[in-house]
Amino acid sequence: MLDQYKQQHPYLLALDSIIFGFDGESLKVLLVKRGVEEQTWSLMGGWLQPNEGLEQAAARILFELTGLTDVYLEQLYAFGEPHRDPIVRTISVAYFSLVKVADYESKISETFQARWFSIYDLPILLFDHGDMVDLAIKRLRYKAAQHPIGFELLPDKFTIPQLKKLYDAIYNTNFDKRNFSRKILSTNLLIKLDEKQKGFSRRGAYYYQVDLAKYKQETDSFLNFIPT
Amino acid sequence: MLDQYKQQHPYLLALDSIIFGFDGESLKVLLVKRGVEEQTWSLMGGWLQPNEGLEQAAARILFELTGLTDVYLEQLYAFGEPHRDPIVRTISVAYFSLVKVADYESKISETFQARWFSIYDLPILLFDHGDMVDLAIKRLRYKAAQHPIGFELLPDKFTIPQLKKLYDAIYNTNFDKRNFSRKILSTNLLIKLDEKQKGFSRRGAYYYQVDLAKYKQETDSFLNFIPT
DNA sequence: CCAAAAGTGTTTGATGTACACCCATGA
DNA sequence: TCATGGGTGTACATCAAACACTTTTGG
Repeated sequence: MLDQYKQQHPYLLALDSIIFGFDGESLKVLLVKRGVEEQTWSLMGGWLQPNEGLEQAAARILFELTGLTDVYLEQLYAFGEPHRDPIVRTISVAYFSLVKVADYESKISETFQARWFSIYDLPILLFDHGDMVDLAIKRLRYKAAQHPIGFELLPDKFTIPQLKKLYDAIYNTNFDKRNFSRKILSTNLLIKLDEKQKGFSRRGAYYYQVDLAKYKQETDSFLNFIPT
Repeated sequence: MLDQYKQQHPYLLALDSIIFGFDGESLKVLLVKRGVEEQTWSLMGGWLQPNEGLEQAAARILFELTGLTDVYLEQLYAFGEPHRDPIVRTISVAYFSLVKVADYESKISETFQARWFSIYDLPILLFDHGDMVDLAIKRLRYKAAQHPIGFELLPDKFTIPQLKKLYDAIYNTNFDKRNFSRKILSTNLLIKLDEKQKGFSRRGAYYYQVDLAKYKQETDSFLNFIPT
C-alpha cells in the first residue's frame, strides 16, 4: 500500500519571501546576502521543517530574520524548474509580505546583512529570485488596485498625502490628489484623527487610521482602488 | 558546502488539478476514483518527476488522464499542511484547468473511473481536495470577472446565449441578456460568423469565434467583465 | 399562426476624469 | 508676507443598470 509513495522522489522545499516596505518616497524590497553565495543578493528564505505548514514556515523565517510578527503574508507562487537551484533540486514556495518599515527598523537583527532596495534599482539576484520579485510586483499592483492593502505598508497613523505617495510609488505614476482623496475617503475605511502631522509641511496634514473592523470585512471583497 | 542542503528533510511533491468543464447548463468539475482510496472521489493528480517543472508535470498528468493537450492551466496554490496526506507528508501544488467538454469526450481514457460533478453538488473528497475545489471556484470567479477566460470552456464556435449561460453558471446568477451582449461585444474580442446554430431554437443564434490575436494580448490586461 | 428563443435601444443614475483655487502655517 | 504643501468643488464624459418590444422560424 505504501509502495506508490516509496517509489517517488522527494525534493527539498524552500520558502522565499519578497518583503515590501515603503520609506515615504519609494517602494522597497528587503534583500540579504546569505550563506552559500556570499557575493550575491537574494531574497530571505529558509527550509520547510517537518512539523510546520507552508505559511507557518514563511512566517517563522520572516520572524527569525526580522523579528517581525503579525505582518501581511500571502502566498505568491510555487517555483519548481528542475535546475533553478543548480546544486540540489529544490522547490520554492514564494510568499510576499508587506511590512511597516518603522517597525522593522527597531527590530533589525544584526546577524544578517540586509538592505532595502528600490524596486526600480535592484541588483542581480540569486537563482530565479529576480523572477520572483517581478511577479511579486505585478501581484502587488494587481491586488492593491482592488483591495485596500496599501495600509499594511504605512504606520498606524498616516496622512492622505503619505498614502498618495505610496500609491504613486507602487504604480510609478502621479495620481491627481483631489480624485485620490475623494476615492479613498469614499470607502469609509479611514477614520480622521484630531491630530496633525508636524514638521513636514507648515500647515500639517491630518492623520488618519484604518477602521480595522471594516478593513477585515472588505479584505475579500472587490474594490476598485486606483483613481485617475 | 553541501552540508546545509544535506541537513534538510525532503518531501514528496504532488500535483492536483481542478478541471472545470461546462456542458451547456452547469459548471462541472472532473473527479476520479483512484488507487489508495478506491471508495473516495478525488482530484486528478500525480507525482512530480525529477526532470520536469511543476506546470509541465501538471500538464503531463492531465494528458495522461484525459488525452488533452493545450488546455488552459494555471497554478492555483501550494498546499502543505503537515498532515494533509495522513500517510506520508506531501506538498501538493494545485492547478486549475479549463477544458472544452466536447474535446474531452472524444479522448476520454477508459482506464480511469472519472465523472463530471456539478460544482453545486460535489461528493466528499480525499484529503484537502475539497478546499482545493473551493479555492479554485473562488479563483475562477475572481479571474473570469476581469479576464475573458470563459471562452476556454466553450467550443471554438459558440453563440452569445451559450456564453451568457456559462457566465450565469459560473456566478450562479442570471445576467440581463441585453447588458450582457452589449458588454461582451464592446470588447471587440468576438468575431461574428455567417453561420447560425441549428436545432436548438427556431430562429437560431449566430455563432461567434474569439479573435485569438486580440485575446492573447488582453489575457494580461484588466477588463471588468461582469455585467449586471 | 403561434410558441420560443434571438436580437436590439433608451433613459437614468453613478462613477471616473479633468481641472484651479483658497487655506494654514513657519520662517 | 511669502513659499510650501494641504485641502476642497464643479462640469463633463463614460459606464452601469433597469427595463420591453420586435423578429425569426419550425411545427
